[in-house]
Amino acid sequence: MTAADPVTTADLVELLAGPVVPAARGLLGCRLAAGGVTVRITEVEAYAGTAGDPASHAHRGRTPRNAVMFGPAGHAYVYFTYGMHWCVNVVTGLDGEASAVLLRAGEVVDGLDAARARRPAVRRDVDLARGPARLCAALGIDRSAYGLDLLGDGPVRLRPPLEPVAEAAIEAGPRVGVTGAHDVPWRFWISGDPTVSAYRRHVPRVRR
DNA sequence: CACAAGATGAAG
DNA sequence: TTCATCTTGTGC
Repeated sequence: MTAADPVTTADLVELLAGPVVPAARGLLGCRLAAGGVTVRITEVEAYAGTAGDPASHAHRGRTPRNAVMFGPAGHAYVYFTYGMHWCVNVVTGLDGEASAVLLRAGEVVDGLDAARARRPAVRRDVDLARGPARLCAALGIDRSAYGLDLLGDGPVRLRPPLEPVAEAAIEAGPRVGVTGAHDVPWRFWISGDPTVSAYRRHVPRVRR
């Protein structure tokens, strides 16, 4: 057993409390359960804290919105974006270090009916949680999940993989929708998985 | 207090 | 390609 493939919840806690990139890779294959739905995480993105990552919500320091990122690892950083979407991150690193991992996509492995009920427009099951906002929608995650401890017995629970994901099955590339820092390949996904979201490079929205 | 931009999704 | 839609942070 290595830190890269956690098998117990305690292992996962230890992994999340370390550097953000290994934590992100280790989150692949983990299960996230909420609202009667469980997904197996297939795609993530790492965000460093204040330490030189302009794409991180915490890079300019602590604010009311990102406060939970500065707390202990394993808690949920949920934020609202584009006027209508929720996205969820797992806080990583030591207490006081504002790094986090954005959960970008997952495969629904339990509670298919509940997931479909929340996303009636979806035709194929692989699209239920294919994308960060879609994942939150499928699980019913919103502001009420902000700051929750994901490793306890709360309403939103993160658990280790049933089977470890092989290092060779992990691909890396630039983060989606990020203005700068295209040089850092901090998006990780399970190679060939159909639930991984489509890459879309960032295009600043034009004012009109 | 005003405003601009944003870690997106769904439809056309 | 375009729009829907609103919070957050920053500047005046």
